[in-house]
Amino acid sequence: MSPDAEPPPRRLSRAEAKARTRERLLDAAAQVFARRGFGGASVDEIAETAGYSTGALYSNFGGKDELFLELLASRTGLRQDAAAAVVGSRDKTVEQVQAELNRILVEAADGDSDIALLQAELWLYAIRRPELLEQLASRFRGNRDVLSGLLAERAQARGQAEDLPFDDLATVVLALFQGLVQLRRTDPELVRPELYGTALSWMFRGINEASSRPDEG
Amino acid sequence: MSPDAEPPPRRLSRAEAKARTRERLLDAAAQVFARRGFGGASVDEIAETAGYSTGALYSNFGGKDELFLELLASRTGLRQDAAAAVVGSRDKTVEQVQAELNRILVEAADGDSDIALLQAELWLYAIRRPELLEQLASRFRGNRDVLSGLLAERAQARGQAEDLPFDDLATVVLALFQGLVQLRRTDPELVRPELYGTALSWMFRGINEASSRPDEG
DNA sequence: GTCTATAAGACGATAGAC
DNA sequence: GTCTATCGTCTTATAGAC
Repeated sequence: MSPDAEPPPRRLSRAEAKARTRERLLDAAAQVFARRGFGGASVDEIAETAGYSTGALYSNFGGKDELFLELLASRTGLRQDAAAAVVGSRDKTVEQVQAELNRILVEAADGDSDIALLQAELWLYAIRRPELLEQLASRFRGNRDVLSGLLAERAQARGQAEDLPFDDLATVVLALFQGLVQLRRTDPELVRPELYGTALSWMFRGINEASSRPDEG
Repeated sequence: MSPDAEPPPRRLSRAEAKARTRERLLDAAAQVFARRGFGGASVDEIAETAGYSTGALYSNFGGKDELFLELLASRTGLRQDAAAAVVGSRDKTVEQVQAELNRILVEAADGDSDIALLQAELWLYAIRRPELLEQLASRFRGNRDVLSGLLAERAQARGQAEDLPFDDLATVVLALFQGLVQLRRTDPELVRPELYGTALSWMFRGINEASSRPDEG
């Protein structure tokens, strides 16, 4: 072994340490923003929650706004892998897909991660800043497109009508999710755990009927 | 005319003047809270928007929280009269009802009153205060019950199945409204003006099919 | 890179004049 | 009842030690 052959460092490199700090600060920020709201959260509490001081926070982020911006960029997306696993899988029965969708909704509403609150905060934040609105809109359109594609694939694989308005369907699937999560977060009694899957099955049955027998009912 | 017979006062009585001030302050508060968010709004700006000073505001309300509480109490309800006019009227065709629902959704999303933002703020505010959560939940349940009753009446009047899960249907109708408003507020292109009525017609067709032919599809 | 200490300002709320 | 003036607190952001 030559003297200058270095073993892989056991301690984190400077870049790794900084990246870890950033990650911890972002996690803490998500927590505190969800708990207090954007206006009610203080950078002090965020830094303290992450285990750092405000100075460390300001050396990693431009400030409160930039911190929230990073969250907006990293936590408003559809988990494409998860969506594909749930909706895109061809060998899942309708009942299986329904059950998984219900589980996801209940987790989002009941889970203690308060993801629903953070999403609402991010939405309000972006809506009020014209320069961010298009970014959020683009992200939502992306979510819709991914889901729309998955629905089209699934319909094709199952030999169903291929000329359905998949974009509209995907939009409704996403909107209903958001609405039901907020209602269930307010009062679990309002939204039975099975309601999301049930409502979607009504809708898909209805649209299939509408496309095959447009003049009935 | 006896000397002490007073004509009806042309100027407002003290009670009336105070009530008018309260109303103006509440309207201004709704505006500013919607524009800035609860945390971002200052009582100074609210008072100034209403045309008063902060002293006047504090003589009419306990403070910022109490002001928001009054909004929560007065602006989270379903307009029952409007709901009855739209859904409850027996002589409206399905197409007419759809068109009116679409109009309401587009107004809520596109209107410059920013009612959607205020609703989101009120929801977040109540969710974070355990003592208010039950109040909001009760209000939502009331909305659902009213709508559920109207749907049941309408189904009966039209000779449709009377054993449908009207509570579930009403919940979905409300949730979908909320979700679509937020999506359309983000990007009007995501939600066509006709989508709400269309999606509901899919769903009602589907549930009628499901209740009359449970084992098909 | 992170910490401590602090500057500069905004905020909610109150007191007293009118 | 409303206004003006002000108090004390909490906030974001920065500067300099380590």
